[in-house]
Amino acid sequence: MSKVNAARTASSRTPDSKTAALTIGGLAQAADVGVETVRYYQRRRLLAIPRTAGGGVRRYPTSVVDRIRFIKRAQSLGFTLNEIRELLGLEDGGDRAEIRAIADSRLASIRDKLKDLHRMERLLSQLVLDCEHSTTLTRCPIIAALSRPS
Amino acid sequence: MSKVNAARTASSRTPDSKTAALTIGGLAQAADVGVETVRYYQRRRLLAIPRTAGGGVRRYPTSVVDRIRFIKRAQSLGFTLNEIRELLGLEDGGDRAEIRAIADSRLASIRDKLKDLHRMERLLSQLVLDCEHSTTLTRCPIIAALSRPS
DNA sequence: TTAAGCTCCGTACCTAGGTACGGAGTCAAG
DNA sequence: CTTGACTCCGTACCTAGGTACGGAGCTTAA
Repeated sequence: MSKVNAARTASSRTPDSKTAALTIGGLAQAADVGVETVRYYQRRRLLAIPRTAGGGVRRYPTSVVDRIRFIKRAQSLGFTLNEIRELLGLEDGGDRAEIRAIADSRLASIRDKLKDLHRMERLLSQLVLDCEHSTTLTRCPIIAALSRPS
Repeated sequence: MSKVNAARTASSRTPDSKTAALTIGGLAQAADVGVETVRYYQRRRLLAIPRTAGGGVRRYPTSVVDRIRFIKRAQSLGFTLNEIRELLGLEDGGDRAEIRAIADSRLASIRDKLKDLHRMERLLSQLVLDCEHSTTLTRCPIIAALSRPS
């Protein structure tokens, strides 16, 4: 229930720390994802797994919150987690050409998918129109179209 | 190797039969899908599993080839296997309204996806342009955009 | 100090649409 | 009658992006 507590606890534990260290629960809450998602990103190597400092519980700097938000924004633009891992690797390297190459390739696949969907939309909307204006004496044009060879 | 033989064998076994019965291999080859795909469609209840006629090997009427082609054409219009199973159930029932409802809902989700992709395309292509025309003195605009809150 | 609530970690499960594998049975030709 | 190809069936595996579970250990407030 109290992930809030976990987060508060973590920062109150080192109130003087510049980068207040979060537990995984606090991190997840701050970044608005589930704990399991954080672990998943760790497995996918988008996030590092910090070493434990003596105790058995790992602590995360607040900068990781921004990193997760970066991931989420990139996802909303359609980047895959693999692409995002690459982007994160280049983030501060400043290799514009490579960053642009990833974005270009993403753009290309978005445009491919747009073409596909436009074609489907055109075909299917026509079939629905045909069906609406057809008599019940003939076969349903949608079924007929799907039954016709190629 | 010789799925061709399997198909030939199956039809030569009953050369006088109206609906030459195919083995699963012959069926798969005629419909241009893998044997495993046929079994998968059976598990998903898009295809019936015929009862064995005495022996241990099941035989399929050639009409199943058309049914698989129907499935493939519907898939190419973006229908899911669940939707296709519904369409197949309605295929000869002639319930136009229900068929149209499935096609309409499919059309709606295509249009939703088109909107998403258009938005992504617009944003991402602008970012790539910005990146191309930016100086190396500033941060890469693509990374900057992903790093900016919301 | 004890109970609640986390964390850690591995593993299984989910959707969608298949692909791959392996042992046992069957079938047709030589 | 044997050999080779195929079928049958269950099960595991794959991509993508997570979600869910469960036992054991840690942490913290009362």
